[in-house]
Amino acid sequence: MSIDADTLVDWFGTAGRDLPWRRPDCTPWGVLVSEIMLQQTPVARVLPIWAEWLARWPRPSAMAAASQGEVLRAWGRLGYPRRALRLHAAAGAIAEQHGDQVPSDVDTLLALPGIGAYTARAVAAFAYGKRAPVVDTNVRRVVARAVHGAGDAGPPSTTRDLADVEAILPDTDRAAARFSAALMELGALVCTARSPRCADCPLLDGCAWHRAGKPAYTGPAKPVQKYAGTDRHVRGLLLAVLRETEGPVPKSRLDVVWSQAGQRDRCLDSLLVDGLVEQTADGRFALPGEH
DNA sequence: AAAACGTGGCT
DNA sequence: TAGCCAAGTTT
Repeated sequence: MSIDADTLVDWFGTAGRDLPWRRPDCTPWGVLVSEIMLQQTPVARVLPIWAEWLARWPRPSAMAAASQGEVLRAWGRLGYPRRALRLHAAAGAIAEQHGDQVPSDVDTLLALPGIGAYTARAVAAFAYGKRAPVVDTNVRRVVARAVHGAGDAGPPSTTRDLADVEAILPDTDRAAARFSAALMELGALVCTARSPRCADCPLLDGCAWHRAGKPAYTGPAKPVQKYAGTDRHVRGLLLAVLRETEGPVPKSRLDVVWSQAGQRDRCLDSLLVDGLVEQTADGRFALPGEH
């Protein structure tokens, strides 16, 4: 059982969102920036930051010329700030090793920091119109339902997931790229995780899950991510202080964000190790490259 | 392979 | 309200 590509792509043409990184005039660099920002982050929160970034840093070399701290500050509250650091590093590599042009080859993209199996293929497909299996959480869910008749995707397995999607990808570059964008969009708008809108689904007739009576997902439960009180929480609080402050701050400014000294110090240390924070010669703390 | 890694909106 | 969820990558 497969997916009717024409039906899906037709639906995408009418129901797909007009996102700026999908417009014909968007550069490969714009696509790459969007893909990094969209990792684990909703479109609505990415939209304004993406626009700021592309206006401020229209090419990789422009971003590479900024300091890490500037980039982290511009990242704001998008979350997972190591993405910003890695994108900055990728921009430097692209500027210096690839003539300021985002690579179009999957393996070359994979060699860049912060670019994994999904992002490399997303850039190849969406920025360069290449045929490559683009597998994100939306695609995994749609394929699990429409093709396999399961309520949801099981635990990810890059090799198997790529093969699954490769098998249903249209033959030509152009058609495959369009198909991938449409598949993702269907997962984002219709075949959603919580309450799928099957009544609006263009694939309903051929959907294995629908045909099977929409059985509930039976696989292993996804591990719940705690946040309150975790190191991630504390690191976020620490970084927020540095983001909102002009220059270096004394440790006392950081100490007030969390009462447990042990956890607080451990988190500050991990931020230093990760390169998200730097210590000045006089012992104060700052975003990297900003003193 | 499992766990760490931010943040905020929605149900 | 507490938990679920959002275009993943790295170690």
